[in-house]
Amino acid sequence: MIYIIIQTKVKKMELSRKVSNCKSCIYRSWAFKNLSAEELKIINAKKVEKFYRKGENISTEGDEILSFMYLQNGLVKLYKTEINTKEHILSIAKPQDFIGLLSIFSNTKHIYSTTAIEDSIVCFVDLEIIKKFIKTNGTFAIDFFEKISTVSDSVIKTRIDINTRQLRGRIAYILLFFSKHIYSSIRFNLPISRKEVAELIDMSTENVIRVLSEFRKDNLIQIEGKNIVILDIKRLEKIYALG
Amino acid sequence: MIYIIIQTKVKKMELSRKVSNCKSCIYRSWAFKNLSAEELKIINAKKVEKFYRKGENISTEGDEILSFMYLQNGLVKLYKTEINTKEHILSIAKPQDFIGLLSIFSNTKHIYSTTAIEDSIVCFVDLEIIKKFIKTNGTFAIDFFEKISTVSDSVIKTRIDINTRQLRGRIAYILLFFSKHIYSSIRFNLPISRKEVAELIDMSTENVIRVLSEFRKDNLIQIEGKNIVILDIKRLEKIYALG
DNA sequence: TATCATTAATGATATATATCATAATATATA
DNA sequence: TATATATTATGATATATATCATTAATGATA
Repeated sequence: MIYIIIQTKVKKMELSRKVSNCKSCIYRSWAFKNLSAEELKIINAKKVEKFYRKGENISTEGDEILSFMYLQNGLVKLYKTEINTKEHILSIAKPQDFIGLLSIFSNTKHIYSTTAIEDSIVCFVDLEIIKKFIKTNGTFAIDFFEKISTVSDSVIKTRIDINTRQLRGRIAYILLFFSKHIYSSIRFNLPISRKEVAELIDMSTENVIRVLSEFRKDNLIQIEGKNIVILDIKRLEKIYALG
Repeated sequence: MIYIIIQTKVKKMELSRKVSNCKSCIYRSWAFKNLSAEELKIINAKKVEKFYRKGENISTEGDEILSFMYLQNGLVKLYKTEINTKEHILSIAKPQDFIGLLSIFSNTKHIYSTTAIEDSIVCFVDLEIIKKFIKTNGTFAIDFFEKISTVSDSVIKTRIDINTRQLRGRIAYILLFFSKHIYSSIRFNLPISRKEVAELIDMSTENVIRVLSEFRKDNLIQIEGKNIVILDIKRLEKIYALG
């Protein structure tokens, strides 16, 4: 029992160590490409990298906003807890994505929470440093602004795409989303539970399961627990397009 | 017949002339407060102000993005035309609001359309000039970024607020929105049709009318065509809070 | 391994909401 | 002013979706 816990910690530290020199990562990354070697050094010195096991909370609504969070590896969900303890997932960040929404630049506290849905490595860059570079490095400012301004808008587009469709269209969306956008494969392991799928596309858990079964019976997909294979992507795309 | 058209044009020009010197407006406005007198002069020289009559289209999906649009006066809706010619309204801009979403900084073409829902005056500032000032004026850059980054995020928050509620909660939302946020009065003239309300809060036109009638019968509001008076704001807020 | 808790799976039922139909107003247009 | 068109209004009906109930399967924990 204790042995397992220790082993987990060791694994955590090993992973953390493995990525601790992130020069290559940040340097290549689109968001920081206009920083000088000197500026990158400052960010490197102050940045913190953390490993999160699947299911671990990264940030919580109400927390002070101190960092720009950047996903090195894994998958992270951004969600809001409703009054009735229900959760509403806004988006799923994939590697190389900035985690969160733009309002980290105008708010002082997080209004959404983030949790790892797969083992993840998150890079925390001091927000004040980024603001400082926005002020002092014009080329970085404009490029960073252009890159970062897509984040919130793509969440809006997705919300509309989902809410203008009904159940079958929404399930088609989520299958295509993981297949094309996240895993680039027609065969993948759904990283979230049916309940979380429901929270992501605004429907009841039972109906998520029901429509998935329907798609299976209809030979659109193959399901074995979390493992999903898309059998007829053309027809799935048609279902999505029709709503 | 012809007479009326000419009269309209005259009124348009008069209004346009009246506001042509916008030094006071832009100068006081929160978005441009960190620009120097010199920089403001450049913006003033290049900016274009246009008057739009209620119902007139301002920009359309697919149009090239050339300007940062800023609402001087009136009300403007931001919407998307769905495949089935249905329209989906994202937000309503009020005076002093930036019209549009942040992706104007990353996209080359508009993905949403804008139309005046009340007689409006829109100020078009060349986007390249703003980008130039972001590059060259650090204080402006950071402040502008902080201010502007709220726009898209507040649309997201509103979308969630609406979609997690059912019909009565949504109608309560829209009544409180116009009363508190737009007109600061419990008595106001609804600037949009019931159909547009439906497009804004994701429900059918018939049900918008039905729930409004229900609220009237329940002595929550008073309706005479577009004219609405909120009689019991406390109870309306409770309906909104409960969903 | 046994026990418990969570997740997945379906069927039956209830409910919310959309759609259809029709009429009365109001608004725009000739 | 008359006529057409769009908006508002309400009832009846259909439909989509959620909720409730139950069981099976899976995973976690002792």
